[in-house]
Amino acid sequence: MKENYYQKVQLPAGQVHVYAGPSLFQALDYKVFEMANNNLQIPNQVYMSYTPDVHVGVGTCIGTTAVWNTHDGYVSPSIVGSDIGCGMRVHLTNLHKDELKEVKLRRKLVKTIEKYLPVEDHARGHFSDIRLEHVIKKGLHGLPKKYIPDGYTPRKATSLTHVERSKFHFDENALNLFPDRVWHRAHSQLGTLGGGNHFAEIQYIEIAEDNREVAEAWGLFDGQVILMIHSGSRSWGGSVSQYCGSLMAKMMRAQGIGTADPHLLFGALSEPVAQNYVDLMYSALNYAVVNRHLIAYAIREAGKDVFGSKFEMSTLYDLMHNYAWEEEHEGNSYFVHRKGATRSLPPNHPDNPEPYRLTGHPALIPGSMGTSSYIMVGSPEGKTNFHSICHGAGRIRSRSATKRLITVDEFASSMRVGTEDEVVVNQKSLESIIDESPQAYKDVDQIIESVVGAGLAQVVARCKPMATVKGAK
DNA sequence: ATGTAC
Repeated sequence: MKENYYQKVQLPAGQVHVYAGPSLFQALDYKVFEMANNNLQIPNQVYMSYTPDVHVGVGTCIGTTAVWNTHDGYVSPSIVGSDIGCGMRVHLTNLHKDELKEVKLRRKLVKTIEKYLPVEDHARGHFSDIRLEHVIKKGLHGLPKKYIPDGYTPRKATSLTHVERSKFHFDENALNLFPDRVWHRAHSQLGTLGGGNHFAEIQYIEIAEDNREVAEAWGLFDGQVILMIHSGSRSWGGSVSQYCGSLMAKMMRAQGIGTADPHLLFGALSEPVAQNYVDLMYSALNYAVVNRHLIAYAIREAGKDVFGSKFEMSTLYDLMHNYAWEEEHEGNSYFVHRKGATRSLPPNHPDNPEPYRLTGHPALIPGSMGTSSYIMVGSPEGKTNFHSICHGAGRIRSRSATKRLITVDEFASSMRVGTEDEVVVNQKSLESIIDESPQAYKDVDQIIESVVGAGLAQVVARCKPMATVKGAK
């Protein structure tokens, strides 16, 4: 059974481990293997794999897990990608889907969310009282107390404990690299959603019977309304990539190293330039988790406006799919890159945050617009892939090809526009976000089937979209 | 993904 969902592909520069069912594997573009062959030329690499949502990116495919030993490791800003710390967050509400049955009410909710959450291009966030320097250095711990509505007491501190990591330590001298305008822009963007595939979505839950016990331990119930957020480190992460990328390209030229792809940047962790990148990448991870936290904060305010003070929203989990960091696996220290890949730890794994030690933590996997998203949990067998699973559906069409090939009517019918099940979208014109239509993506159900079939993780709940908030240019 | 220049 298992071998149908896993292929070891031998390339001139090394092996790439591909987790995908037969039809997804067959459909892969040969370019993903060209890209793997370039990535495998980075020295000392010990493991590289693709999840079934893999597709071509800049320098590296989205859907890559790439691993080095820490002691002779390399870091690649191209593998991490430019949206450093991009990831997912889910909040549970105390609403049942029947309370949002009326399309009119979903429209009102979306309108109210837009009051608190800026979605226009270049819009400023509503958090100018927050010191950027504090959150850059201390992550969630750098926020004023009023933005941690769950409080700091151990039992209730879900905003700080139900996250992959609430704070990243790094050498703060690295921050001197940036001019004032980088700081100003990042400050004004705190608590904004961004564009592209980023979204905030109101969904409802269907629990998977096989994992009902886990679902209930996490506080899920059938028909529960939840909030799913997908966003990243905005321009701060972009600046880190750009500044550090150009320094690393310069170092590579000086050292005479590289591959066939000039976009593929990397350096030995022992180099000061690489260490500087790691420090600043961590600053962007701090920014990203705070940004998602503030987006949730804004939406909680909107929820209280629409449903009254009885409205409650607790943090299920926040985790990332674009980053690199140190991890221990079976007593050895590794430097693990995940680019469009999600960590999914099994029950009893010591790296689970305390509230999820016994069950494994929730792994949050978004679908494309109008389709299901998933809440997963890792399986012990996932260790063969360093506990990485997919990060979403994965693109099959470029933005330009989607605009050319897909009509607004096709998009609208995928969103069930005009029916009582309509997924209400904030953007008046679907045309402005057609490059995000489900027709641009692989079928997420098939991706999840591959991940489950390969034994990497299990489904805890399927999440059906009810209303989506998107940014657009 | 993002900001910016064309």
